[in-house]
Amino acid sequence: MTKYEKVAGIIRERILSGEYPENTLIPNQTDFVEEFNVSRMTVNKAINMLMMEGLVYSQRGVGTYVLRNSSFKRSPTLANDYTGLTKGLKGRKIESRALLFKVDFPSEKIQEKLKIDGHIPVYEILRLRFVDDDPFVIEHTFMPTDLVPNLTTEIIEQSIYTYLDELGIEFAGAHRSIQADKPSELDQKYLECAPDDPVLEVEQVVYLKNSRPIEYSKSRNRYDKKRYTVLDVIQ
Amino acid sequence: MTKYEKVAGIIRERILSGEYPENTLIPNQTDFVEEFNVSRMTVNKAINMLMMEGLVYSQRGVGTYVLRNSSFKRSPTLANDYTGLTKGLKGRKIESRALLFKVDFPSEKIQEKLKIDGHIPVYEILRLRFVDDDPFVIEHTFMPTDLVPNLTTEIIEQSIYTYLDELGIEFAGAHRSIQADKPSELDQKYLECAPDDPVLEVEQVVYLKNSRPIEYSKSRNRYDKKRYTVLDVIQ
DNA sequence: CAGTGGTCTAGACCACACC
DNA sequence: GTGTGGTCTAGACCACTGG
Repeated sequence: MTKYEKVAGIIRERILSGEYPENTLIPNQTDFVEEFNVSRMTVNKAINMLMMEGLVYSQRGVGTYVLRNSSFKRSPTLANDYTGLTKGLKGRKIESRALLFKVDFPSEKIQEKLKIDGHIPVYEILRLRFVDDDPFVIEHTFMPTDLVPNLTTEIIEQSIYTYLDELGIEFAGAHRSIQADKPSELDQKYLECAPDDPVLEVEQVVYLKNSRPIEYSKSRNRYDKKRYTVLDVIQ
Repeated sequence: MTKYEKVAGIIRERILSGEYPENTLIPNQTDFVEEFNVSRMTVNKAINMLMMEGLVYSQRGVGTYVLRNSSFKRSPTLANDYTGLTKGLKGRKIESRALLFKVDFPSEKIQEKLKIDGHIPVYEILRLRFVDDDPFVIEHTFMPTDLVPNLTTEIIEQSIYTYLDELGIEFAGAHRSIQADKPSELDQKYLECAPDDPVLEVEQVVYLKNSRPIEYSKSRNRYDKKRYTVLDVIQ
């Protein structure tokens, strides 16, 4: 835990508790320097973190405003949500069924997306995931075999990302593209949706810390079960 | 233009030109300190910016990798895109038609979203926007009248955000929520879409620098005309 | 004008990866 | 160990806002 994280944590608590109310200025950076016995650079970095979270906004010559109040605690960010399932699902019954699990050499498109040569085999996985016994999302995933050894049907029917965690694999981030689409026959069959029910498609490439893409996938979600939230802070 | 922006700009150019190839390490921070005659803190901040852009990834004990190569120049970020229209539309013919433009006291939901009292009147605007004469998006927008004086039909048929720019209004950021939906009758009529064409709905609240929400809107886009891209970097 | 946050420095110590 | 990036300091100068 770094100093600036501690400082940010304390200020965040004060905002969420209402000690620093919405639409007011919080103490200036010099005050925090004295209170926490750290340098102003450290205070500045802490406040910058809170700005990234959308909790405050700093303006030169004015001060730092509280943007969000205590009644708005839920995080709107999606970082770390690589599972295809949102965080609001804790405590609910989640199951996966493998519809396809095979290994093959990558097509040109997959080579391009995963930035690999054609001679490295990739897993191709089609999974149907259920929440409380209702179909929720179909995931079509490609992963290079050299990065993810010994994948089994058992693993993919539980959680691939739990397995990757156990392997000590760490992620750097992801590119995502989101669009609406008409349901394919596959969607209609497995997501149990009507021909006029739209689907929300999320296409993503997930990157490892060492810069290699580890996953290219398209997820097709029932339109009534998934929404995507984004926080956008101007820098 | 700050020093760290200049440094980041030079390094970015080298990456995009291929001088620092994908999947290789760029020079270490101390080398850049000597080359640019700045402190290491400045180099560090510059590289941090590039990391936020998804261009590089730094790892303690190892160095800084190039993540994206020159063939991937388009920016995946959406900051500043509050217009409902993506940036790839430059040079194309854009028109807006006002379907509704009135002033009224806000409902409870709008009061909550815009964080205002019920006695502040709000504009309610329904706009249909065209790209190259094809309907593209329906925007349903609410804005407090005290923040945006003298709005006219003329302005909303051109660009509201150009007008806000002229007023010197500056934005801090936005919350967005994206989902797929079935087309309403309004969608079918104005977006000229079939009953089974899905729509992509983007709901957003845009915040000013002084912390007040200035806009709450729902945009309904033709599914074949809009996709949403997000870059997600773990911090 | 005074007060604010943004940036920058020179140097330091540390955590981590790799050999 | 060596080399890397991450953090932190104490102090400085500047840009901006507001009276």
